[in-house]
Amino acid sequence: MKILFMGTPDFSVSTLEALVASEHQVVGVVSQPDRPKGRGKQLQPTPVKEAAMRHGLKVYQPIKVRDQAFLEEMATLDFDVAVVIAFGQILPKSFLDMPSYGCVNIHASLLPAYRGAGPIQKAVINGDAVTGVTTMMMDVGMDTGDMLLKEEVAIDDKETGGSLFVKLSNIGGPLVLKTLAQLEDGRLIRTPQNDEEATYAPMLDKKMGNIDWKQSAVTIERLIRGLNPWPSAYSYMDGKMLKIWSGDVVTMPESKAIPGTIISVGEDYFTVQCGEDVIAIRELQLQGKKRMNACDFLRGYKLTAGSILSQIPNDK
RNA sequence: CGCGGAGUGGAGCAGUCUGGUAGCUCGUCGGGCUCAUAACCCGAAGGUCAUAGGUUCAAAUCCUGUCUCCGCAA
Repeated sequence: MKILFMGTPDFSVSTLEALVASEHQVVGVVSQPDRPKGRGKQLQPTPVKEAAMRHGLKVYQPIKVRDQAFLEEMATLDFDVAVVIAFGQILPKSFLDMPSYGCVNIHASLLPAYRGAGPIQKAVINGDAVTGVTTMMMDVGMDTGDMLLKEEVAIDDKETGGSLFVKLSNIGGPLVLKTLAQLEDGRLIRTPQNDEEATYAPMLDKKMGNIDWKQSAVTIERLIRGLNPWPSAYSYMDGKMLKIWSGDVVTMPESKAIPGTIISVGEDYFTVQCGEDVIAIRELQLQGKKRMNACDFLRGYKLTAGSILSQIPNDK
């Protein structure tokens, strides 16, 4: 089939690679416009654009898909199906109706759970045992179209947003190839989503990572894992942002200090009081510094039990 | 030129404001103690203080350029 690929971040790349390597023909790639990124506000191409250019594919970067000029350009392009994965823009009906086989979306959750832009991390944060990838026929709603194929993935005890991201992105390619094959045969079964059961995973926001120490240690530890490596969980120590990269829950129901208080300092960890139980910090990063083990951190910074980690920077 | 932090033995830091013998907690190596130890005691090695220039009797420290790393912002 002739495929128009639409995607933007890293997550989309391995699927694009899988399509390029398949018997299908990728006739074009649509990605978000280059945006200023990083220090110095350099204009950076999207990961999908970079990958597309490596393969010599034609790249389109409309500011808005619904702009008439772009829609007209797409109308002249000959493609049978659009494969959309983490593209980042809502597609209007006039576009969805263009390809004869429609637009297939790959979503990183078991729909109808976690519709929206942040399904991977949300599954970790909620402590789910299983998540997965779903392919679906797109309609005008956000992740509301009929489901096609699903593949489940187990979430490990120490799963991070990053590790789950890798697992799911590797599934996307094979699953969409299977979906396309069945779509072409006409033997694909469309299953409508049950809107009653739908849950939502909003786009990740850095503020989500501001640890509320009044939460239970279990909840906080999941948050730390889910937001690792991006956008990361953090707190404040002596007015400086302190990112927490990993920690372990330590069951101490009798410990009832003020949440955020450093309870004890060991050789390669220190524990912080949570609303319920405590958490042993294992890996962290102070503002302006590199990510390091608690072990290294404690050699240079003399922590004392009783200091407090806070949700706001100027509160010591 | 978006804002800010940082580069000091193998690791993490102090010292820089107020120039004047390179320091701390670890690690490594050697020795000792011990039934024994990742514990304790004694000792040693290991640093052109990111880099290039400037000021000075004297620069890790003050001034200027460059490179690299990191946080914010986007």
